[in-house]
Amino acid sequence: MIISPRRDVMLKIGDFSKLSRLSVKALRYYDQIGLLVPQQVDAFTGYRYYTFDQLPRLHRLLALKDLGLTLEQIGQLLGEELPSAQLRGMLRLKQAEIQQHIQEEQARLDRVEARLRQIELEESMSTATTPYAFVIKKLEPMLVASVRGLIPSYPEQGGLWNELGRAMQQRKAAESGPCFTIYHADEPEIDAEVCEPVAKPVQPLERMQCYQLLGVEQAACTIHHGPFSTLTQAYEALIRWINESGYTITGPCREIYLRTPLPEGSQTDPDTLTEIQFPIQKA
Amino acid sequence: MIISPRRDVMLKIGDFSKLSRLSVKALRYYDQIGLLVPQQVDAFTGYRYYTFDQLPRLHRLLALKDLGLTLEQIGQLLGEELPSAQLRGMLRLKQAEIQQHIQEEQARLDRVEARLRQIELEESMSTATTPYAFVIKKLEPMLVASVRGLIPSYPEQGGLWNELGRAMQQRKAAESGPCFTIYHADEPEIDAEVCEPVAKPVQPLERMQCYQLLGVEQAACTIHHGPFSTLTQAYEALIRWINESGYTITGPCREIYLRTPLPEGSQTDPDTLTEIQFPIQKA
DNA sequence: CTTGACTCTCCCCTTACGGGAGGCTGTATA
DNA sequence: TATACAGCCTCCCGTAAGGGGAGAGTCAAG
Repeated sequence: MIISPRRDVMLKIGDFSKLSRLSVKALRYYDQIGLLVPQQVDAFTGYRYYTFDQLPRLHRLLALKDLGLTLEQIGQLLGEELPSAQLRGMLRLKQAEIQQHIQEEQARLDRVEARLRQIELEESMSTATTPYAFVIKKLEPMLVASVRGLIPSYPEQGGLWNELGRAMQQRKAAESGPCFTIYHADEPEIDAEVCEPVAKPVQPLERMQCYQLLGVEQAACTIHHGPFSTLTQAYEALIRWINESGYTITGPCREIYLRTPLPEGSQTDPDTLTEIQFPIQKA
Repeated sequence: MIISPRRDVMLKIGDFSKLSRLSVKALRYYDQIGLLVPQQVDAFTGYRYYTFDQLPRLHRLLALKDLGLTLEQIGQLLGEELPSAQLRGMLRLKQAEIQQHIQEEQARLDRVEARLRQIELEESMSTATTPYAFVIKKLEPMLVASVRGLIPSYPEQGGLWNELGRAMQQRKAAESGPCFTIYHADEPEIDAEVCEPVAKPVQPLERMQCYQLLGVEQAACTIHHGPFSTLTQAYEALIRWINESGYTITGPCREIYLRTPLPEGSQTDPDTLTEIQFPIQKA
């Protein structure tokens, strides 16, 4: 003996909401996008009436939602009859998606933890080191005019710049962005290449050449604010950060002169802005 | 000798975009929300002009964004001077957030993979098993009137339902939702409790009692569509799913009678809808 | 002078709903 | 039976971080 037949019982949205553990708002939304339309809608009052029959569909819907599918995908799957092949395809896709997502989040977590360690280190040393910001970015290929040569020390690249400047002048070429130096090696002597981005190719002249500088997929960058004499701090911090974040340096470093010192006091002008870029890879 | 002083160079948004690897849209958006306002805006044309001076701030911004902070949080951090304590707090928060996020995604990945295995199993067996949908939901506490007793087999609960029905009638009490049975044990004899949700307390009568049934934090549920005689399929599938998904059953199972058979042919009515609920926990 | 590349503002779009206003409807109680 | 109150309706706005595009104005070079 069954107490109540419970056949063709019309449930109002609130009852159906309690039964399904979904909010009334969500049910109305699913109605609106056609994902779960009430079995009957009163034409005068607009009241939605659901039946128990609709629970299996809603259950399938919830199960798919729980797997992370979007409502649109769920709609496609629920529309078809037994789309097991399609479902499998979507789940595989989702699987790959989630795996990649987890990887990304793990990498982000590593970065956060590295940053936390760095903060604690700074505080324990209580040195008021300038707070550097480290960014990984992609470097696009670009056309440059450059002069490469060996120099005895970092500050002594004036000769190379003079050479490049004269050659550019002679060719009537104009720079199209901030100039920079590439350090190809630093022992036994410093192998430096001073560069100017240019918009159009320039005819080579003596040691000056013009070519398409290759891009870099990932470069660790930081900006140093202060005179050249304090630039080594930035190098040290950036290299430490690269190591602690689990990367390795894979190419020559670039030093971008965003804002260069006034001619007088070129070593000590405090408003100098220099960006350092190291090509890197996940170790 | 420095070729170009590059002092007070005004960059248009496109140049600044190339320099920073951010889209023009993003830069305009950051201007709008006050996160990175161009140094100068032409009052007539509305053109935004940036300077190299703004690169460090943008760099810090990008570094923080890379750690997963929202633009609002970044705005707070960039606004303050050296907010290392605040930054540490936010990062710790973010750390916990990411960890939880990874856990959730991992759990979701497990579910997706379990589902994929299940699909392959079904296909290899090529049995057209009804595709059950499994859902984890919370069961709220509710007031019920019930009769509990030992029965020799599952179908033979009619006596308990009769007893409950008579008692409810005598107390003039009305059900307030679908009735269900709780199976407390199945050996040596089946210990079953037949229940009716009620809106208001009912005076006990003989074996009928009324009490607040405790809620369940997590229950694995599925809906069976078909006569009672095929219900064991649903049980098997649900229990297998629970095991494969890495859960354990932690309490007595409930069988909800969403749509009950017509009195005639109560064992074979194909439109019967029954939900099975097992309290579970992560194993 | 013209052309083409930039830039501007304004508006709508994205996900999966949540909050609330303002107005009916259904039912339980006095 | 009157009324209070819970429940329901539609409509509108908001989310985070921009993307896409329309229509119009601007800049620099040939």
